Amino acid sequence: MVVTRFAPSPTGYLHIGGARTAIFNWLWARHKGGKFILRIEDTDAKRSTEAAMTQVLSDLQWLGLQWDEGPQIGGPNGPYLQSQRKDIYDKYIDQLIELGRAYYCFDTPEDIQKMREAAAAKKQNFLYPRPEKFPSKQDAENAADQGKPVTVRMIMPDKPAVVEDLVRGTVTFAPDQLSDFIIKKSDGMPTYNFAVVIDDALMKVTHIIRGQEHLMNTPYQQAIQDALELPRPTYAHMSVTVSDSGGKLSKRERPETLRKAIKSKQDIDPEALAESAGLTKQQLDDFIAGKSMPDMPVIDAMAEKIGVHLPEINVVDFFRSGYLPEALLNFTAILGWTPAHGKEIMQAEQLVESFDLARLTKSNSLFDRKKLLAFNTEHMRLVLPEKLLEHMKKYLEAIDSPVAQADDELLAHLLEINAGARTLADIELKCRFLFCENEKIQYDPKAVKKVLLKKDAQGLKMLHIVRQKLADLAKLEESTLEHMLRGLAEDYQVGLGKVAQPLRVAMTGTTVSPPIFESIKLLGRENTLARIDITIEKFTKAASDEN
RNA sequence: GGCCCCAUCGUCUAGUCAGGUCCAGGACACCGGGUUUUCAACCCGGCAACAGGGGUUCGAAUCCCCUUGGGGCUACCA
Repeated sequence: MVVTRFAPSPTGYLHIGGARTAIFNWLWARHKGGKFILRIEDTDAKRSTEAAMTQVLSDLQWLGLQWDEGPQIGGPNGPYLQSQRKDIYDKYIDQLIELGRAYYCFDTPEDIQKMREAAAAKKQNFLYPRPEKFPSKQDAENAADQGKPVTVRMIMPDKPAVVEDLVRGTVTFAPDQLSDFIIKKSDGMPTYNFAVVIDDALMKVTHIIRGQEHLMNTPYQQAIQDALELPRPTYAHMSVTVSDSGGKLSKRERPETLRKAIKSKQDIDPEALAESAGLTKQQLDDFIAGKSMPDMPVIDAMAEKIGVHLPEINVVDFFRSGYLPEALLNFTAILGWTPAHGKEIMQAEQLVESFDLARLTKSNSLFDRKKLLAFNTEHMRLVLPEKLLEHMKKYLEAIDSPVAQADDELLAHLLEINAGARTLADIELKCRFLFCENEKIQYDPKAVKKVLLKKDAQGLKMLHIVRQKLADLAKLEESTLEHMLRGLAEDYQVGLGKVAQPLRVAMTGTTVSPPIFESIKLLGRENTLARIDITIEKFTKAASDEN
């Protein structure tokens, strides 16, 4: 049976690169009818947090990547948090020492640093000087008593290491490139390279699909497998997803974009900005100077305050920008993989069905958010209405939108009349006007000028006429509204736009809304008339000034 | 610096392993046009690539070498 795993370290949000790794592993397991395991690599106590782990789990679930074994659901090979598996690792480390394949070391980080620098000065690769005679267990205990750091190093065999990789082919590493490496840290925890090997073996993982950045780790991991006579899984090192700003996608991109935006905008009140994000002025200054890095919610708050769009990096970022998980799943899966049939738009079942590890791309790829948008537009159409409603409700709640007041029936209707929208955010934005108090409409100056005031305030005049007709209309139905407005346009020998746009601005403050007849009906006669009156009153004087 | 990986339109890619069917196909973006009550969607059309140089071969995007470019790794992080 095929067994794959995704093994994130819970040091932050799940970002799109990690998600891609998870997706490929999940796809392969599902394609083969195998098992997908989730394991949390939290051996770095300094950086791992429980909150981050919870976030990662919910991000995976949002994407629809359900695991068969792992946190929350357990399984026969647990525990699934590495921090809870220390005894297991210790057993194997002791075994390696007994076998003479690993040995104790007592160097301080400073000692190592010096050796490294010396090697660099001689332009040599750093190889840890393996001692002639290995320290005994007694030596290790004595050293510990004296307060020396005790670590354990794995011996690297003195022969070329060969990695057979599904994506890269056969890759060979010369022995003088491979140094004895630490498998047990002085805090007693295993290093990543050690823990993965043990866990993958114990959890019977058959296929390791991970980023190319792990290719160099493989010879080390294979050395442990060989020494312990563990089976070698099949490796597939995928290409890396890079950012359009160059280099691999990084969490730093968001704060950096924000920093640049703050610097480039003149009209920002630093005091107000700091306050809106709950920072002191000093903290804000430090951030701008690049000296400190606030938490993500703080970054988000500031971005919203000054109105800049930060590039989405984390899975939650995409959620909060109104993307569908189906679209993100599809698009991410297609980054570095193309199905044999060549069709790009696929839903989960089709992805699973056509996924093939042998068709992974070798070269790195750039995450193109524009193409994601196109995929999202497509999936907005593809997703079942009930599913879309579910996504919308979740989204509205997450961004704390006034549109969340709508009941299911209304919301479903709003979704329907906005077919063709690119994101949930687009729909939310377009429908906000329905949930706004009449007096609190924000008028976009450009819209007002263009639609109402220009050409001798024709728009405003039309509004008077429309108001009268609307008030006289017996019943607000789409058909009667359409008849009325089209008739009006005909009477005055103008296009429908000349009638509809002023109305739209009066109702929404902008030139954008759902289809106009629907919009009027939804807003209702009373509110529509009220907004027309407010608009007329507000801009009549402006119109006379203008002309 | 050392080691490793990669190289087709602006971007993601098909084609490369089994050389001819490829003056290179698709998608996104972009540009032009159409439809239209706004935005979006939709329809039609267009632009656009085998990084460079050597080989091998009757024939190379495909095989080999070099150059250049990009990326990754070089931790008591994962």
